[in-house]
Amino acid sequence: MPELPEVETVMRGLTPVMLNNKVSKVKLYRKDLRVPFPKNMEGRLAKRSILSLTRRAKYILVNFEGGVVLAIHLGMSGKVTIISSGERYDIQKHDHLVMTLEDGSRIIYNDPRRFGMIFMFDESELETHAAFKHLGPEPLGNKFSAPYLMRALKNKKTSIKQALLDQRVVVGVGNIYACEALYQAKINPEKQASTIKGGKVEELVSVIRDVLARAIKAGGSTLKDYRHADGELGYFQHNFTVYDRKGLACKDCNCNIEKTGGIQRIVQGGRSTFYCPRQQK
DNA sequence: AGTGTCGCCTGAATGC
DNA sequence: TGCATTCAGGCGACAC
Repeated sequence: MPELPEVETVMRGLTPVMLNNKVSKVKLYRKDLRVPFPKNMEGRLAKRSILSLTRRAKYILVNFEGGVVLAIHLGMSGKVTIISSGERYDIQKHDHLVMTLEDGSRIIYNDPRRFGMIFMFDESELETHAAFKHLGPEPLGNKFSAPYLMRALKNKKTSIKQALLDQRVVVGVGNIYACEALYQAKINPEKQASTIKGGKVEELVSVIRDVLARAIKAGGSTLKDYRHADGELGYFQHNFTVYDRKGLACKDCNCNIEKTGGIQRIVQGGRSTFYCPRQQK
């Protein structure tokens, strides 16, 4: 399930292949994902150099000449595979789009659950487009600071866990990294968001940055291995401290898990939350 | 306006 | 064994 670090890793993996290249062909295997594919993608992208790849929240942005931007969201199960020029590739189940570049390399978008999105917009709409206008600050950027987060949480009646998943508060933090950050900051996920104050907010900002930056680093270090293996980008081994570890011991406890039950799983807003009640009060 | 719930979708895991 | 059910979750739509 791609969150910000995985999306960043896929974007970085695509960059050397796409940069300064051009699209020569786009083949679709269905008409839509969550939203319809852009009309006449091939015609609109062809003959335009790819100037850069960037990321906003969990969207990969491919920036073409002339302000044309292609946005790719991986949803829950989206995967991107790079096939080098001349390399054999047999189309797989759930491959929905194949983009061929002028140098003959191909980019495959595969997404079993089809929660992903691919759409186009003009660079002038980066702030105003429906997909972006409600987005909060980038967690690794300067706008995401303790004073900012304090203000954002001030009147929030909801839990801190659900507040962190709210893209208006901060983007890119999904279920896994919200759990991990709250564990690292020793904050109980059920605490009402507005009650987190002062030093705790500073700590939260710092651990969110730290958790994401470390995951990006882990992703970057695996990139070339994935390229060598099969061209698939962006999924790498994580070592989570609480996520999906119900009943196991947490790293900072030496409690008897027979008695304490170890890491707990609760449901908040229909999502699983994993936490240690002894570390996170 | 802020908050909570639902539906989208498929495959893996679980239940009977 | 095989069929049915449950669960996972990012995000938009919708209700209150």
